[in-house]
Amino acid sequence: MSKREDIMIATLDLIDEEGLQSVTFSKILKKANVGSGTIFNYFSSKEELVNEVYKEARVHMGHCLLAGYNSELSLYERFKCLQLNRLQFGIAFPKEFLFIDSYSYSPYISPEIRNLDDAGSTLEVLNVIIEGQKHGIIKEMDSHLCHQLIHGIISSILKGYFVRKYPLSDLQVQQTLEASWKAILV
Amino acid sequence: MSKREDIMIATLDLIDEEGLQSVTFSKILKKANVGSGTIFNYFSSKEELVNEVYKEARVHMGHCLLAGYNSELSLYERFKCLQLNRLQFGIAFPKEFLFIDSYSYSPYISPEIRNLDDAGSTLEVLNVIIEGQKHGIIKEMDSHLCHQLIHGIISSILKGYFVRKYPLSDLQVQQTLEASWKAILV
Amino acid sequence: MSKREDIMIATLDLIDEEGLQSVTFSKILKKANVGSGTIFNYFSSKEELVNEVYKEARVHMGHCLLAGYNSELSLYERFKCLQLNRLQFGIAFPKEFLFIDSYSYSPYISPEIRNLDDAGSTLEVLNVIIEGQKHGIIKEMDSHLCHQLIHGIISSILKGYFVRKYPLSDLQVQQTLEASWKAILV
Amino acid sequence: MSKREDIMIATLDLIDEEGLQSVTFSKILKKANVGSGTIFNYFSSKEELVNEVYKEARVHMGHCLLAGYNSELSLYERFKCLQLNRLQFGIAFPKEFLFIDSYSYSPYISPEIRNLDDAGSTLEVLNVIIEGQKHGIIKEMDSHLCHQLIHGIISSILKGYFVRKYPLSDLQVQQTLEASWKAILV
DNA sequence: CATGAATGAGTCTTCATTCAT
DNA sequence: GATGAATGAAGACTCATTCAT
Repeated sequence: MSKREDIMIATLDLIDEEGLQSVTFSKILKKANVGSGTIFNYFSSKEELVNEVYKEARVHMGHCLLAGYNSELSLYERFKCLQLNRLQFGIAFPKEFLFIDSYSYSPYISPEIRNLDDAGSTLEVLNVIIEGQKHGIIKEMDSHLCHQLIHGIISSILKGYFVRKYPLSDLQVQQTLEASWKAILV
Repeated sequence: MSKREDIMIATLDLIDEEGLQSVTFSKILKKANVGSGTIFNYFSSKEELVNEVYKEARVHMGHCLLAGYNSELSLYERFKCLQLNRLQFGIAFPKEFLFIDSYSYSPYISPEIRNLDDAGSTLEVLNVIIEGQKHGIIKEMDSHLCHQLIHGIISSILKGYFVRKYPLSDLQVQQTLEASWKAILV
Repeated sequence: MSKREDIMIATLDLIDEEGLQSVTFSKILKKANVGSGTIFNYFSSKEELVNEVYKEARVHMGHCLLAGYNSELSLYERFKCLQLNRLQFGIAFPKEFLFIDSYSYSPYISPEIRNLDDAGSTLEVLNVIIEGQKHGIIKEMDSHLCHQLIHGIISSILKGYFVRKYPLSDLQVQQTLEASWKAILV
Repeated sequence: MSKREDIMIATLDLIDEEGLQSVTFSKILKKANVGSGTIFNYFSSKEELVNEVYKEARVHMGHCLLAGYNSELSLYERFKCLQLNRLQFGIAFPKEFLFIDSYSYSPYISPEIRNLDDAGSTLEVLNVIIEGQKHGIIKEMDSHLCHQLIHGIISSILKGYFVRKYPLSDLQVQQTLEASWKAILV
């Protein structure tokens, strides 16, 4: 594993453990087991390092969201696939998910990075919404608002799960997906 | 206006503009137009200051959430009232809302303050959920998961609005309330 | 009791309890029960306050050292009187004694204050020494060195007593006085 | 010379010049000619730095006190050796001596460091006293009081010398040793 | 005289960053 | 590339001192 990766993994771990605000270089160096100068061979500043970690997490999530996605499927199947993928990404990669969720809307992440390419998954969700509205299945509303709605449901369910408010087995997963679907039907 | 208030307002503004992590005393002092020693006549430490700002925001929100709430109303009316109040609080006081939403679980906020009395609004939401489930209107699921769900929808919609993804006038507000209601129906 | 006295007493107490280095105005104010501005009606600065306390202690000790002193008595009687008075002053006023002892040779006390008039007691001790040397009773040596010798004996005995290394009743007092006398005999 | 040593030397010098209480980092940094962060690569805090300087001084003194000591010598010779060593240490290393003498009981010096092994010199002095008392040479008194007494004489004489009350050449040194010996004879 | 809110220079300390090896 | 000693700007916080009341 390269030093660069060591550093990024240590950074994400520390963000998860202690929060972005208390992550310092010396903690990263100790955890990644590299010298203090090494970091600057890969990242020109702390901000760049954090943004790289953020970008990588976003790209990772972007890929996961489209796993097994097939545009030939029915509207409902496609919707469920996208929503399930999001939920499963959160379950499988809680550190990435929480980092993205917590800092995407914080002043720490600059707007241009917030809006970066996520491998087309956002576009795909918007497509499904707009198509659903054309077919009179999904309620007419701002498509971004609608996207935010179904995203917010997944996100809130995951956060409750992470703090162990409740289990999240198949039953709950199905309930969540259905809830998010019904929420936006006409 | 008292110096104490000046300081608290400047602090909340800065948290909103730059995030809790990058709020420094020197920024607060400049914004509040007070000398560096003055803060310590009112707050024994930075942590106490931030917690005090947090407490005030929570108390403020607590009052707003139950505004006009009437337990004699129909289940749906009560649900809408609670959800609308939360949404409107977020729209009217975005700084308070985001601060509470982002930092309630940060290590900076002491647990005893985090668990502040919210004037019973959380309890009231749970009551509505349980009552709705008894009457066969709301789907059977862990009541905390359900609460998390409807709260998360509001929170997510507000965050999208704050970064100007879409407008949030009466129409969108009604759509959001309905979506959150439909999400949990049987 | 005047505010001025309140302040000086509080200061000496605090020096005794915590050491000069950790005495702050706010502690003095609290202990003396005066407002923070009041101190500056009496002392132009902290250094002046401490020096006043030091001077007062020195004057106080100066008076005590000559209590019951009678220049008509025999050399030995006069010597014993001066030494006993010093010992008893230390026992009766440990705070004053320790403050003087600790800070007289520290850089904190300026030389001119260190050498202030002590009501003639130093002079009297030197007189006894010189007279004793003339009569061939006391060994020939620098009179200041001799003075420092007998002072040092009292001082060291008292410091051991203060930290409860041993009791200091009549027997030990007599032993100490005799030891200091014999130390300088021819 | 290493930075660490530079810092420790500058610290001891400043303690001597201005007293422990007014030693600040900025003064140390200027005197040692190092950057402000450098200190913390070697000492985790100011207290640790001061304690380290204290420890080094104590170890240094411990070696000097027993220089040339030979337990086969006569009681008087052994006594004189110990006393002379202490006096000469004070003359040769006034900064170390005064620092130890003034601050051993200050709250700044941690107790475990205060009770450092002094290489057995204290024990050796007590041995001489007790042996002298057994042989009827030294007066019967609490051995700690006796130790305090002869130590205090040296300390007092040195302090007078440091403020230039008198010279301290061989003659005065011999007189001091004799006085301290006679002070405790039967 | 007495007060205490307000002040800001100065303290210790942290931490991202540089640079010689 | 990799290292870590050295750095100094910036941070939280203290405290003697001022001044309007």
